[in-house]
Amino acid sequence: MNSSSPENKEAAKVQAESATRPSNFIREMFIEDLKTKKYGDAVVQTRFPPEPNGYLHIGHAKAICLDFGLADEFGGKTNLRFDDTNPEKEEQEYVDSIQTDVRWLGFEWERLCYASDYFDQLFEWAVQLVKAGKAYVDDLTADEIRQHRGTLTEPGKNSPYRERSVEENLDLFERMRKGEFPDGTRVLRAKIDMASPNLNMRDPVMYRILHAEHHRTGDKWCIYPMYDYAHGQSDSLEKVTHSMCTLEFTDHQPLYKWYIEQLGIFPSQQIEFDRLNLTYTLLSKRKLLQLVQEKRVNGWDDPRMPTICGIRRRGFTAEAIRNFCGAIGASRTNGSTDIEMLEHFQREDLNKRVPRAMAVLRPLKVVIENYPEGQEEFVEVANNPEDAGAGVRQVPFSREIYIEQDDFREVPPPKYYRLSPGKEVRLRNAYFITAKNVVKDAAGNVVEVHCTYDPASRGGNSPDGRKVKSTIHWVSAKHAIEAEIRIYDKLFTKADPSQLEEGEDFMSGLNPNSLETLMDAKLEPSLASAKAEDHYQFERVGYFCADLDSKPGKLVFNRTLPLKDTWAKIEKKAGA
RNA sequence: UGGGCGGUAGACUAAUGGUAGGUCAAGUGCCUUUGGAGCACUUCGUCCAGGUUCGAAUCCUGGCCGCCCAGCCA
Repeated sequence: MNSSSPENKEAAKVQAESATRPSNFIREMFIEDLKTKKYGDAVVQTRFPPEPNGYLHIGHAKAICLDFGLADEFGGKTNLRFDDTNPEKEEQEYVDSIQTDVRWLGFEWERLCYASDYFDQLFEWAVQLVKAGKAYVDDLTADEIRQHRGTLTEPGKNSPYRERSVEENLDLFERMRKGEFPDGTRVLRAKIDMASPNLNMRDPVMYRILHAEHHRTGDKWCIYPMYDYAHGQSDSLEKVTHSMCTLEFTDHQPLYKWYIEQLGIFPSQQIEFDRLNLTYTLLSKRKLLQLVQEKRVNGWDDPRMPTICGIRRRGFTAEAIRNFCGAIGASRTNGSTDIEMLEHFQREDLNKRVPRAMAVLRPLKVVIENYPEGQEEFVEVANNPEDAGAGVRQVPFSREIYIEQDDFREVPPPKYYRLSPGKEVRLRNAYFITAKNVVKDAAGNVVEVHCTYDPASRGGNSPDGRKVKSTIHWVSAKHAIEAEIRIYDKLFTKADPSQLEEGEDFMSGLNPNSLETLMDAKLEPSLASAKAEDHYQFERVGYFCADLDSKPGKLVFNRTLPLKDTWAKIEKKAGA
């Protein structure tokens, strides 16, 4: 057999990947369960179970990669299931956005499910538990139930309604369903143990009365199951073998099991892993909603938001997010991942895929005195030096160009290699130029730099072998197109925005400079055809993405991330 | 304070009683027509105290520290 056959190459690649990919305790569990045939010959089945009460964020991406990724790895299937048991908070807008985001991340579900699909079955099972003496209708108010629940250190007390007859419970529960009682007047409770040290086992509420319109079942129901009563059974109905959720549900696992055991149904198992925390980022749906409602950001898809739609608009890619999620793994420790880790995977992805272009964000005019007036020419530029297949393009050059204000210093600091009076630099892919003198405005600001060029250095090399210390980017003034550039920075100034001083609001941690809009940018003409969501690297500056607002003739680019900036480090060190 | 779950370099994560390894960050050098990218190298770690063992990050005991739970939210 030919060892370099495509099949073998592929196999070797898979092997290499699995050898380098760190394992995690969940993957180990899958391997073990498959080996011991815990579920017989049944295939691995997982689910991603969002509540449609908000937009998905990068934390959900981790769960999605685990749910879909692991199932995929073991030849299994994943359902997308909306956990829609609370009609007061859930909306169709969210179910739509969630589907868009999951698909954008690159995953396709086996079945689209809703907990509300199971409302009839869930009700039937509740009746079954009532008949078995395992559930009862309680007339206590919410407040009284809380008081009876006890505390962390003291056991609870039984409700006076706990010992109602099966007949009375059945009658009352049926009348709850029919809508005979107002909201909050009665609940159905599981009869477990009011003295349990696990508060979730102190006769948890199964159903509450809610005369609310449900986004899918309309007004069919006025009683709705609680999360605990719905989730495990939904898993069970879908034959979910591995039900991953975050750590805060660990205490719910006994209850998850209790319902399944009482009902004698398919024994799905819950596995908890740590939620993602990212530095300088808030991943609380409630707080994200607040940012949107109080208009501290421009909607859920504001490029500063950690939502999937936000970071997509910012210019992040699904590939990078998946790589990031793979790299951070999953465990049971709560920590906080450096945002640099995410940024690293994003730069890595964009660097190899994305075309380069020249754009001057803060322009400074340069006049090349010895370049003939009225002359124009095109220079050839590689679209992506990392990818020879990306081809080349022609970029216009002329006597007057723009360079970045940062790329000229009248008095250069130590180790500054760019343009300054008397110094020679390379204009990328064009010519060597030497700064001769400057033109200043009344306030003394340099508004123009006059240079000479070396005609023999066309393309960027001098035949005499002369070296220059740096290469700067440029845009021909005559051919430049204009664009709005939105420079995004971290939304919060604090590494942990949820860590607050006494009486402090998380809003106080907002970065006042998280968005800077530049209206004066000069771009090379090839960028005129950029369409929304097109990615570029503006050479020496950063990765940019045409915004959803961008239109031909009125271009808008978002800065996804700046390039790593060694000079900024040198400067910072010198200043410090 | 009752219960649950955890503690491996600055961050994340492996090592499943047998060489503490990887990624990010940080630093140094090389290279460079992006001060980008790449390459090489370096710094830095098993919460503490006992115990079991030829051998402990791993098992046991006791501490310490962190997170979660008292919604008719999920």
